[in-house]
Amino acid sequence: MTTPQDPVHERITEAELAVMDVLWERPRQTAAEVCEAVCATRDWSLATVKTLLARLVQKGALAAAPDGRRYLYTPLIARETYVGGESRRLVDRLFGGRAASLVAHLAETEALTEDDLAEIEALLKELRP
Amino acid sequence: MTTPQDPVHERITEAELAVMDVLWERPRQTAAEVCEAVCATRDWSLATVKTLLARLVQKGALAAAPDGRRYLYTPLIARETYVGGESRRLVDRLFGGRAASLVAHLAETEALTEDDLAEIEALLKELRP
DNA sequence: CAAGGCTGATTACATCTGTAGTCATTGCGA
DNA sequence: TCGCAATGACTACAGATGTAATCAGCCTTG
Repeated sequence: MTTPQDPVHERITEAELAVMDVLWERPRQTAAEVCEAVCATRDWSLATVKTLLARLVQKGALAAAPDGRRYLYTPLIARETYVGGESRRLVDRLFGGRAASLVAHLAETEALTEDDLAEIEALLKELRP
Repeated sequence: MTTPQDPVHERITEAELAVMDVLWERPRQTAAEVCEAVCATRDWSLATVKTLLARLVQKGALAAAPDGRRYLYTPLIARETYVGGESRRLVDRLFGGRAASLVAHLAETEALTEDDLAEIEALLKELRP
């Protein structure tokens, strides 16, 4: 299997994300295991999961460690990193890079529940003593 | 031009978004005008812009109002609506639907500047007297 | 009136994505 | 030991996307 080891910069697609999520939850799983987990939600065949795994390895997002005659797949990027990147992309594309605008938007469109607001307030207290 | 008038549910792509942004900024522009504006940033040909405009009309995201023998293009969806939808998608996909988690993440990863924090705090004060 | 330019329509085409089938191999169980 | 099930590699293929060329018609300008 060709393993181009680049620093991930390739984008992870929606379908691929479902696979990543399974492996972030529990690393070092075989294709069959990943399939079992992911096919609970999305109705995919094992073949589909294998394709996605291969593409993710190709993209440098997963490592495939040989284990007998199969592979154990493990994320090469932390979920935090990915999530951070995607959040930043959204903020950049839609809010001119201003994160506060996003929060304002969420608040204004009622996307934030009372609990959310309380949680954020608590967070703020912690961040700015 | 076939104008399928559906309620937009088609996704707007990255390239298309650049076009939408120009028209949100100033509606009722011709293809040439949009091109002039958008080609400042992305190095596209007029042909490309026309394709994107056509696809957006097709998707029901733009209206094409005849003006002589050309069209004036105008957004059919508000920027707010689009932004709201995309934000929600992100929160759902990456934060299990919990908007507060997104804010927490932004805060923890230092994506929020001191100014951002102050702004959010002010917002909160306003929202919960 | 004729030539040229602008306009939308149509077509093109490579790449990416989603979804999967086939094939050769190989290790395991009977 | 022998057949089979599991596994990775390769192939497939339709639809979306990015990027653009070409074409036919019409409006303007000379």
